[in-house]
Amino acid sequence: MGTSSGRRVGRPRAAQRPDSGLAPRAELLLAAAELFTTRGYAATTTRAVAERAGMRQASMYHYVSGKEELLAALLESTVTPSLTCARELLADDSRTAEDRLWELCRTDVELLCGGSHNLGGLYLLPEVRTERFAGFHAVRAELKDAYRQLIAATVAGGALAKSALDLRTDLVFGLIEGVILVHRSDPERSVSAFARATADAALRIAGN
Amino acid sequence: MGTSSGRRVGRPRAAQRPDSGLAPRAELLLAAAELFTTRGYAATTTRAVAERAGMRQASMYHYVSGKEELLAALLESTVTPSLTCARELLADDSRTAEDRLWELCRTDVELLCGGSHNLGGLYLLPEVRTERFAGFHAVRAELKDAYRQLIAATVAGGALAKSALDLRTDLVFGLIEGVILVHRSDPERSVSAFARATADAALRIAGN
DNA sequence: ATTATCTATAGATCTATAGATAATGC
DNA sequence: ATTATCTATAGATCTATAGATAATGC
Repeated sequence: MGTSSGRRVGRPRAAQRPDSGLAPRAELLLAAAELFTTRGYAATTTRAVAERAGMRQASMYHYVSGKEELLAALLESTVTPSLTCARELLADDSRTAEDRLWELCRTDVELLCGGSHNLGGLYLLPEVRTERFAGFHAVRAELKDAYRQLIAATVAGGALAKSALDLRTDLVFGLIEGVILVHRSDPERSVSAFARATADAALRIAGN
Repeated sequence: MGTSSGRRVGRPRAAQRPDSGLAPRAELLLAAAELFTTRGYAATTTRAVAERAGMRQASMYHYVSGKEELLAALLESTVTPSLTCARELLADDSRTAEDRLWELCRTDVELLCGGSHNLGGLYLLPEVRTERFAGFHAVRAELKDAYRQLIAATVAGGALAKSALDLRTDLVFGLIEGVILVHRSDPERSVSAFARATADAALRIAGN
C-alpha cells in the first residue's frame, strides 16, 4: 500500500509535506516524469527527482536502482495503453478499417497529450534511442505494426506496394508523434478536439 | 582562414590527424552537431566535443565560451535557410499559394533531414526550450508565421476562422517537424522523395 | 525486529581557468 | 612577438554506498 496514511513505519521524512496519497515509488515516477519531460533526462539529477518526490537523494535507492529504471518504467507505461487499444481495434471485425484507424489515432493522441505531464515528450529524449530501452522499442514497434495493418486495410482495392505502405505508415505515425511537438507549443488547446482533428488529418494522409 | 593547410601558427595539436580542411570553430560545430543529435546536449561533455574536433578539452575555450554557444549557433544555422526560403516564397506573386506552400514544405523537409548529421534533431532537445535560445525561437516563430500566411491564402474563398487557421498551421508545422522523427527511424530512405511525399501530405492537411 | 528513512562521504566525473610550451612571423 | 595549442588543476558537482536513526510491530 503506502496509499492510506496514518502513522507509517520507518524514520520520518526530513521535509514533511502533506501526504500525496501516492506510494513512494509512484511519487518518484511522477517527479521523474515532470523533470525528464521539461529538463531532459541527462540534465535531471537523482537529487532533483528524490527531492521533488519529498525524500532525500539517497532514499530513492530504496525504491529504484537509479534514473535509468525510472525512465524505462515511464516509457513502458506510456506505450502500453496505446498498444492495448490497438490490439482491440485490430480484432474488431465489425467496423471498417478506416473507422478503426481513425479511432486508433484519436486515442493515441489523447494518450500522448492527455496526461498532465506531457508524457509523450519522453519519446523525444535522445537517450531513449539507447539499447537499454529495448523493451520500450519492441512494444512501440508492435504499435507501429498495428498502424501499418490498418492503413493497408484502408486502401481501396487491395494491394499497395510495400514501399508505398511503409511510407504512408511512417507519415501517419510521424504525424501522431509530431503531435507531441504541437501540443508542447500550445498546451492550452483542448486535447480532445485536437485529437479528433489529428485523426482526420491522419486519414487524409493514409487515404488514396 | 584556417582552411588551407601548410604549417600553422601555434603549438601543434597533440593528436594530429589528417587536416579536415575546416577552421577550428567549424570543426567544433560539426563535432557538437554529431554529439548533440545522437547523445543529447546535457549528456555531451565539453571534452567529448573537443576531442572529436581533434583538440584537447581546454583548447575549445579558445574558440567558444562553452557548450551553450555551440548549441545556439547550430540552432540558428538550421532555421535560417528555411526562413530565407520562406521569405522568397511569400514575396513571389507569380505562383499560387498552394504551389508555394508545397515548395516550402518540401524545402524544409530537405533541410531538416538533408544534412549529414540530422541537424533537425536538435529541435527535439529539451534544453532548447530554455530562454537562452530566444534568438532561435524568434526566427522559428517567423517561419511558422510564413506557413500560416500561405495556408490562409490556400483556403478557397477567403476567410477561415482564426482558431481553424491556427489548428491547420499547427498540424502542418507539426507534420513537418514530425518528419525529423520519421527520418530518424529510417535514415536510409531517399530524402528527396520523402520530402515530396511529405509536402503532398501537408497540402492534404492544409486543404479544405 | 523490521522498516523507511536519514546523514555522511568516497570516488568519479566535468567545467573553466592559470600558466607553460611549441610553432610561425618579423 | 604572437598565436594556438598544451598540461595541470581547483572547485563544483553527481552517483551510489555505508552505516546511523527514529518510527511501528510484536
